[in-house]
Amino acid sequence: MSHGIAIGKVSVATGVKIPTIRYYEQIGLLPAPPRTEGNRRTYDRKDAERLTFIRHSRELGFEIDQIRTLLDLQDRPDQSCADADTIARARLVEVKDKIASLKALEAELERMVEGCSHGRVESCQVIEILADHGKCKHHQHDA
Amino acid sequence: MSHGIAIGKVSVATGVKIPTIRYYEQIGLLPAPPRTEGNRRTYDRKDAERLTFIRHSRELGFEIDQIRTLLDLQDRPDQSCADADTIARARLVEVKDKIASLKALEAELERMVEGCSHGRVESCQVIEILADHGKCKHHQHDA
DNA sequence: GCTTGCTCCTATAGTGACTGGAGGATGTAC
DNA sequence: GTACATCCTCCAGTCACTATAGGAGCAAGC
Repeated sequence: MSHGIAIGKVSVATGVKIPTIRYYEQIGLLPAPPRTEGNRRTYDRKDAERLTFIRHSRELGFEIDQIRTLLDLQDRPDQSCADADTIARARLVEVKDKIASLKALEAELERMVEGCSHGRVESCQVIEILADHGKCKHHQHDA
Repeated sequence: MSHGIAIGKVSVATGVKIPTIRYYEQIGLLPAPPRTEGNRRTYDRKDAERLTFIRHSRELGFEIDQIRTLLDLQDRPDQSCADADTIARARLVEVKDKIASLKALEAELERMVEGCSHGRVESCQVIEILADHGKCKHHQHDA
């Protein structure tokens, strides 16, 4: 096999861990590559690119199923990119929501630690705010 | 049974789903309550308060093990609240980091959807940015 | 040729924090 | 008395991996 890339090399090149690469193959996100005589996976440059695409998508918080759709789109360049646009926009909304939610948490946590007088638990704002939901304005959070 | 609260009532009162309440009992976060003759769990006001504490802590993103520590502290009001303070501060740092990370994602997603010309996938910024990691400045993310 | 040590293989189980379903018992309202 | 809501236990599933066990392949040095 002159120029097949071993899984370890692909892993380093793409930043995707070896078990994760095998996992992606298992769930059909990455095609099963040919094997050497010794039964080892041999990848090519296209596989590495696909993995980079996947990793980057995961970093952006897209779910595996969404990535499946995005990869399908990438494979058919003549199609409309409306689906990709929809997925990205939906993710953007999610991210904005999450930021807003986390900012609320941040404010409440700040109130907690600022209120801590470093004394006994008895008079601790941290414990007290956690115990009494009425003392805060925070209402919902999802991760 | 005059004043035991049924699991369904506690669930509604605290906003914690019934299977989740049973799960918390199973992992030892909530003490196993007494049962009626018909083998049904009966809770009291203190249990409901404990569940509210847990729910609020989860909403703030604390992990179960941290909540265990926080509950232990609550049970011993004469102790120093330094541990609670440490946990809350650590969570605050996490939240701040996450906000920063999500803002980077937000920027990149915005660049993606703004660059989308609503044409073919061929020329779609969304797909292109995902494929080519060099086209973005984003580097790490954890959820 | 042989050993050392790295890389790779499969298969299975574990993670966190739940959630869902099956199949059955109990409690309540009409 | 019967319909229906609520509850019970146990077990499997979720997501996206991660870890472990137990072995085989391969490249380099002696």
